[in-house]
Amino acid sequence: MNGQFQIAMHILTLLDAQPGELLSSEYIASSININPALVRKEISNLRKYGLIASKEGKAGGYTMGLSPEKILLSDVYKAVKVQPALGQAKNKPNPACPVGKQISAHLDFLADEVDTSIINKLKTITLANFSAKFEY
Amino acid sequence: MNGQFQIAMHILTLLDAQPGELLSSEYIASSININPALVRKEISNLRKYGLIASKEGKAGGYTMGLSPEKILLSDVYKAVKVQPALGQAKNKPNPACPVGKQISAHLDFLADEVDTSIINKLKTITLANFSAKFEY
DNA sequence: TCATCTGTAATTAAAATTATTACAGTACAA
DNA sequence: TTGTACTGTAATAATTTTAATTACAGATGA
Repeated sequence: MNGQFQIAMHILTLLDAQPGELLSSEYIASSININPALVRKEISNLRKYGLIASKEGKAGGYTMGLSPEKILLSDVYKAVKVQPALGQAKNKPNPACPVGKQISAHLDFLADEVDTSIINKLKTITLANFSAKFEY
Repeated sequence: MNGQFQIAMHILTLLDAQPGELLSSEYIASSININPALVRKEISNLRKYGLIASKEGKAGGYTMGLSPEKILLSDVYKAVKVQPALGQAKNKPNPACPVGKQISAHLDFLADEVDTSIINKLKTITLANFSAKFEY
C-alpha cells in the first residue's frame, strides 16, 4: 500500500494548525518533505470531497474546506482509499478448480467486512481530535 | 499492499478441503494461478506459525498444521502482515516544522489502533467458518 | 503586464512485487 | 543404491506500482 492517507492527514493537520491562512503547496511540501506537485495532486483529490478549499493565482493557497470537528477520519480514509485494507492479489484463480472458482467472491466479501470495521473505527475520530494531540 | 493474505487463504482453503492428503506446491499453484516457488515461499512463512505442515521428499507435500476450527483469520493476518493497514508513507517529515516533528508518532498510534480493530474483527472468524461457505 | 501561485499532465526514476530459474537436500521405492 | 519426485531456498529478471521531476497553461492580485 502507499502513503496517501498519511500525506492527507499531514496536510489537513497543517491547515488546521493555521486556520484562516492560505498555505502554499511549497510550504506544505517542505513540512512533509515531498514534492510540491504531489501535494497539489493529493489536494486536488481531497478537494473533490470538500475537505480542502483552494484559491488560485498570486497569493493563492489552501485552507480547510470544512471545520475540523466535522471531518471524520473515515472521510479521509474513504477519500484516499483505492484498495481494500487486506490487499489485493492480482492472480486469476483457476476456474477449473472448485476452490479457485469460488474463492474470489468469498475473499471479496471478507475484504468488505474488514474495510467496514476500519471505517467504523475511524468514524469515532475527528480531525479536531487528532489535531488536539499536538503540542505547540 | 500485496496479495499475501489472499494467497495464504487460498492455500489454507485448499488444504482444508482435502484433509489428510498431501498437496504439492505445483497443484496448489495451479489453483491459485501463480508460480510454485512462490507457493513454497509463502508456505515456508505460514509453517513458522504452525498453520501448515510439510513433508519433504518424494510423495511429499503440504497439509494443515492445525485443525481449521483452531485457526483464526487474525492468525493468518498476523502471519502475513508486514505493513500497517493504513499504509506507510516513506517520507521523513521535516523536524524543523512543529507539525512535521510530531506527526509520525501520532500517525503510528492511529495505525496501531486500526490494526487492532482489524485483528479484533478477524478474531471472530475461523478458517472452518470461511471454508464452510464453499459449496462442493 | 508582471510575479506568484494553482491545476494538471507527461515523463522519468525508484521501489516493491511477482515470476522465473536453478539447484541442493530429503524421502521413498524399485 | 540409484533414480525419481518432491520441498527449501536463493538469486535474478520482469513487471507493476509509487513517487519525483519537469513543464506549462490558467488564475489572480499588485
